Amino acid sequence: MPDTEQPPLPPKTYSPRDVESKWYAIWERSGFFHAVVNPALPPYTIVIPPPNVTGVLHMGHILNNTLQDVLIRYKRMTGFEACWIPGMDHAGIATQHVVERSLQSEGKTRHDLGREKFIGRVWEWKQQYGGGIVRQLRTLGASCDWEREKFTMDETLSNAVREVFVSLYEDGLIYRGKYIINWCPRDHTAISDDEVTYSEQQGKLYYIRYPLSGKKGGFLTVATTRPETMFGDTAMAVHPLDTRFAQIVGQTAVIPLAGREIPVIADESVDPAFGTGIVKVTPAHDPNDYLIGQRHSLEQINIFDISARLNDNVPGPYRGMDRYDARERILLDLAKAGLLAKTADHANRVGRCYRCDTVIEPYLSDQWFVRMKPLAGPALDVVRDGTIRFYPDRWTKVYEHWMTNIRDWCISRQLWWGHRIPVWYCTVKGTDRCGEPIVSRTAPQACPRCGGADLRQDEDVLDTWFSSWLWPFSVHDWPAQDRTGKGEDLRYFYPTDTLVTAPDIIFFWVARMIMAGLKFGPTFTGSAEAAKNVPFRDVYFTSMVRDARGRKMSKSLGNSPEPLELIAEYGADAVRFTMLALAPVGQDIIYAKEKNELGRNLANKIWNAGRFLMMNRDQTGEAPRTKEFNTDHADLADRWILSRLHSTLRDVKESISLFEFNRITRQIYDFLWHDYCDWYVEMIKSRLYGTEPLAVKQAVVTRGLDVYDAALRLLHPVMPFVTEELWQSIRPRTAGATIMRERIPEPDGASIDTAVERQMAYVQGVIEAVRTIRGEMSIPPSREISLLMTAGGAHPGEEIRKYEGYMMRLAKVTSLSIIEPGLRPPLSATAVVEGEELFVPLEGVIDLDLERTRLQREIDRVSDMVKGIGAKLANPDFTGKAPPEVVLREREKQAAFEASLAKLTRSLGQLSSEGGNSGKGR
RNA sequence: GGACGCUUAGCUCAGCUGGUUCAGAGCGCCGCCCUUACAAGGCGGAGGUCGUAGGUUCGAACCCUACAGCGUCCA
Repeated sequence: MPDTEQPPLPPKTYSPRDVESKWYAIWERSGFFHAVVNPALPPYTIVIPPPNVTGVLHMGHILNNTLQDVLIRYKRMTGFEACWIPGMDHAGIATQHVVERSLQSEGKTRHDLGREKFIGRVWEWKQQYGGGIVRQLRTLGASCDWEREKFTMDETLSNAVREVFVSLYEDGLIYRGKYIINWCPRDHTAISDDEVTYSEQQGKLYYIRYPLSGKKGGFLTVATTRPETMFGDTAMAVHPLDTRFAQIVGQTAVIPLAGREIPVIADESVDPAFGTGIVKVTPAHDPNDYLIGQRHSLEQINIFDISARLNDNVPGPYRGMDRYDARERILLDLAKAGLLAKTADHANRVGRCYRCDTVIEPYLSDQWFVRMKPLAGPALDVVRDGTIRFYPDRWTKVYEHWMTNIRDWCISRQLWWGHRIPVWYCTVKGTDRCGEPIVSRTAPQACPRCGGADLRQDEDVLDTWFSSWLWPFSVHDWPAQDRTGKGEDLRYFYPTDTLVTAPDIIFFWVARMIMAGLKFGPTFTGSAEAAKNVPFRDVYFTSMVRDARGRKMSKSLGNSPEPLELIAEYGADAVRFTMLALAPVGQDIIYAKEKNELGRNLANKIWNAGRFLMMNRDQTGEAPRTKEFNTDHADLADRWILSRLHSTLRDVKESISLFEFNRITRQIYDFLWHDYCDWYVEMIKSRLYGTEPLAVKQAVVTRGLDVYDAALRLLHPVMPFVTEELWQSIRPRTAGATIMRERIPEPDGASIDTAVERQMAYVQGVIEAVRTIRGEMSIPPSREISLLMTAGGAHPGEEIRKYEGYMMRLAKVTSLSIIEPGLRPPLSATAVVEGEELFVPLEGVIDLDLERTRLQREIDRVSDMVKGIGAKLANPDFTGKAPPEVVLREREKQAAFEASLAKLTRSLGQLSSEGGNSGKGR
């Protein structure tokens, strides 16, 4: 036995910090994350949901990116060319905000700088501070192909945006018009319907009297939540069938405080039950009123400026007031004039800007829109027919509902940071000349109609999502020929396979990517087939991460742990494992930082299992390796652990394919901790520490390492760092080898042996029964006990003799004898396992009363089972209608329970006749 | 108001197609142990009439209906 020059053992406690930074640097430097067009392997591609360039890593990112990395790493290790394309989003509003704030501290606004200089500042900011998040993803261990990192404002992606805009315009799918849109008075820009978040709010309903023209003392009372818009009223409306108001239709009323006359009209959209049944109509400031206005050709009077202050279309005293100040003032003035009839509490829904939380103002303005109906149809089909599958499936319904009620997409934003709309207007001295806009992929030199060179580009930029929806193919430089120069990347890596994203952007992003893929895919796939053009095949919608009290994690609540601190404290592996373990399919995650101990403890556990193997490897050396799993001198435990390994490989494979991430962790955890560490390692100690020949010990060590090595590979996608560290340590590896480029073994059905597992279950049952006796009798491990047991049909004496070493070692008994059935050593504790009786003589060791109580409890339990099954079997309906094999099984169970019960009862009787509380030795 | 989801041990969750000792795991709790990989550990134990009320079925944590509570989305 080589006993000299043993290398120092690793420390008892695993510390992730150095290990993690070391390996990530090596992986990245070695190009292990990079994927190339590889005709020998099928591709597996994921595009990252591009985080905002302003973003910092939060718990949602941890979840989302851990899931993606698990998929990518698993596929990379199971025969795919796995490519995970990272990148960032330019986040128009958010980024502009950040830079404007920093200007503010210099006392400047963006207008002081001018457009060009401002954009320069944004780029400077991006170079300096932007994208912290991609550095943080490295800390998490994300195996992104950084060579392919993209930014939505990159030149190539901007080209894609222009190409798509122009091409949609040419197809008549983009138009410009004056419509009511959602206006953010703070950001001074339109936002799309989906960017408004609604919340219930306790407000007031104001009843206001509008004097009827020409009739002294006559009033019409309307109920409104927004009195400040009254100066924009151009009608009052009632329901056409509302008999209460039939006579007033066609009359005229006067807007209080303004004196302007407006007609009373009838429109079906009025709810007679709301308020008084009469409503005011403000076409320029309410989406419904806008539609009423369209139907009745009403004038649209805009009374707000871009900050939602009242403009010159209102009476003098109110001009320049903020909308809420104006409301107070108007109410006051109305009350003074006796025109405020009453005020009632009223809950209403308020829309807010999802970026800055300012209350949205419905606002009439010129904007660009995408016609969605023609794009939505095909995109709906591919989800309905299963070309694209959603996990969990219920999101399909949400998607269908939205897609069938889709509205046009407002894509223009009154910002400077973003892709400027590729539209020019031919002007003379700043006023329109030719009328028709010039829509062009490149900046035009002259007007194609009149030749005029005085062209002005549209001031607006495009919605950030207008670049995000192209992401799955714009990352490959489309419409150019990608980094290969031949379009090979696009053909090989597109469509992507899986999209992992949060469900709150199903409309913003997921739906629109599907539309864009179907619309523009044919230009590079060369196929009209939907399956070839969809941007992805499976969409996994992640859970939402909540705090321990079930609240959404948010910056303002301050209830979100800082991910980098978590990683520093527990290690990225632990954070990843824990996050995965907590991620049930589509359910919310209740997150508390202490839960990371689950992952940390597992890392430490396998670390120590590794130490154990290395110690023994250094003692005995390994046997020559001829196959993946050594089978020399294999016994029950060996066949069992191989069976369990392959079951686990099979289960994990299935769980991955179904995106059941929390099952993956449970399966691997149970295998490693319970099967491998608790049982297998303890069992092989008998041989390693015994008198077996060296060859046997070497085979045992080698097999132990073989199984462990495979388990490390299986765990690697979840815990990449500690598995790499251990994999490199347990055996010599060639230079440049990495676990992340190794293969996870295919599950081998032939190795899964149910007979072996049953036999092992019996051995475990015996061991556990003895341990229970010891535990419940409080017999310390130092106290020697012996075991006597019967042997019979299912488990004959020779079988027990074969495994008695395991039983003795793991149950800590010093002698094991097989006895004749019916014999019973006096003063013993008893248990029955699979029909065999176990006796642990307790004379001088234990409290017999305690054993009687214990036995009685067991008898009660078993006799409850007997009664339960007895009732079942006595029921002719059951025996008549249940499948015969079920009935048979119940009968067998019954017989077994009855036998156990008889043995236990007899033991109890004998124990009682053996007298009082003799043996208690304390 | 509509749609969807959830409700199982003190806490966080498994429990797939109704029947195998189906009522489980981790944490927490209690007891015994620093046994030569691991106290971030080992062994054992206590703890739940599976939200409520009905129904289907020989049989329900599982299927159906209603209700309650919580949550998300939509109007």
